[in-house]
Amino acid sequence: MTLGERSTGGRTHVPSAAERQADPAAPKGRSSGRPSDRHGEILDAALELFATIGYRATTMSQIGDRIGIRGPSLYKHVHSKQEMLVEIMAGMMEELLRRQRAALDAGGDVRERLERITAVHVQYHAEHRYEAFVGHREIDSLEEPERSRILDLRREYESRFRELVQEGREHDVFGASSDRWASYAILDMGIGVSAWYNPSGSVGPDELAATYAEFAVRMLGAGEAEPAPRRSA
Amino acid sequence: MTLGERSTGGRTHVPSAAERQADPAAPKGRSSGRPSDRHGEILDAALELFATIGYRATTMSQIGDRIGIRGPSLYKHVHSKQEMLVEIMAGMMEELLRRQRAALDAGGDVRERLERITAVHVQYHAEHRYEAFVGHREIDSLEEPERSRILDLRREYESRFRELVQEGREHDVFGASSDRWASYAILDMGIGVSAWYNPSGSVGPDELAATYAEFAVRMLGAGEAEPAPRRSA
DNA sequence: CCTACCGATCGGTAGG
DNA sequence: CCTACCGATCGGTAGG
Repeated sequence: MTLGERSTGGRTHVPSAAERQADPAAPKGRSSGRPSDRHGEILDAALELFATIGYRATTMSQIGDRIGIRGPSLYKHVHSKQEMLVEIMAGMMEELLRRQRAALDAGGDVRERLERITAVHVQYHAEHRYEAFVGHREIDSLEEPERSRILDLRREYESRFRELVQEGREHDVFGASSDRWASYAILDMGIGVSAWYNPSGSVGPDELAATYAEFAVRMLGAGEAEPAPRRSA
Repeated sequence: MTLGERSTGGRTHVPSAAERQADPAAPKGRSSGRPSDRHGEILDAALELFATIGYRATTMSQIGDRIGIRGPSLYKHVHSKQEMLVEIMAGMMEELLRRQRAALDAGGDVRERLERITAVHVQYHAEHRYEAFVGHREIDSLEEPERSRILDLRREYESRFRELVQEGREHDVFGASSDRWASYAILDMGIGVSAWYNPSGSVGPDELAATYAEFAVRMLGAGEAEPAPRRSA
């Protein structure tokens, strides 16, 4: 909850990882201790370790421990440690882009759209803090060409913010200031959420997202025109 | 310059590291290739590597390469790899706190003080992006008890933001919203700067700092009362 | 400041 | 899914 603790990567449990579209072959359904989705289980364990102690610091043996098997046994379900990272990071960026796209497709004026992609950005970083944290921190742990691929996705994601800020400024909805700096500021404050957000706290990701969307809009100098739509995407 | 590149940790040269108060014994003065400040040279090399490829990924041999000696020879000037990280991180946090303290001691109303500590925050993260980047990213690479010590310093640094936001809200200078979230947002957008700022670009750290100080103040809902003092601390 | 080298760790493979 | 193990890396020490 403090800045210091934030940088630790969070210490509560990882949620999600059910909508990871990976696992194209294996059967779905975790919950009971049934044999099924070993691949998904392994990825979840890896994600939690990557997020809390880092990719390089995580050993195959530790990942195995989390699901009750030995390190070498992981290779029956996974090709390599690197491949796990690739799957996690690619899945994360694709999901983020998907949600951003949906937020934009919902239409509305510039200000509404900016609020919406900001809310989506923040909400994801709170709900999927481990994925987001790893996705942001471990890019350089990726080998080429995957690293460049992910970097391209990030650039695309980021450019949507910049374009919207620019559009708003050109239509005098937002005040003047560097579009790039403003969009970076919005992106970075959202990314920061993944480092300190506490899922067992009293506020939900959606409330946080709505507040940050307001921060963004105010930062850009767009006054409180209408009663400020509070929905959080 | 793009979000993607940001996460690489920057690719230009490291500045500074002359004011690192360390090196309490060895003679000062670098510049010519004279024997003198080996310790400082080593720390500079280590910092650049820690920032670009990470602490764990950096080998003693690589650090040696940068100054033209072998890995084992480093131990004549430094006790361990870990000690180098401690020196870098402690020096960074102490400098940041020193500057923040000075910004607060300069007085003024809440809004002025918040602008000033935000500007100082951002300016440092631009000017000393490597120190700041490492200081933020490698906290968990520190062994105890140093890790906890640094974490305490961070908490202190951060609490000054929160206190100021709170003070402004209580005096109705800032609008209502979570003090903690708002201060985190300001802190995080500043930290982000250390990941993407390009020192060879056309804008200086002070201009960026002034812009971000305005972002912060607008985000908090403090209108443009007076002509908005633009000095950047 | 160097070479030689130790001790430990770790990703991944062999071969059941 | 396991044990045994290889090959490579790396921080740090010995001993000049």
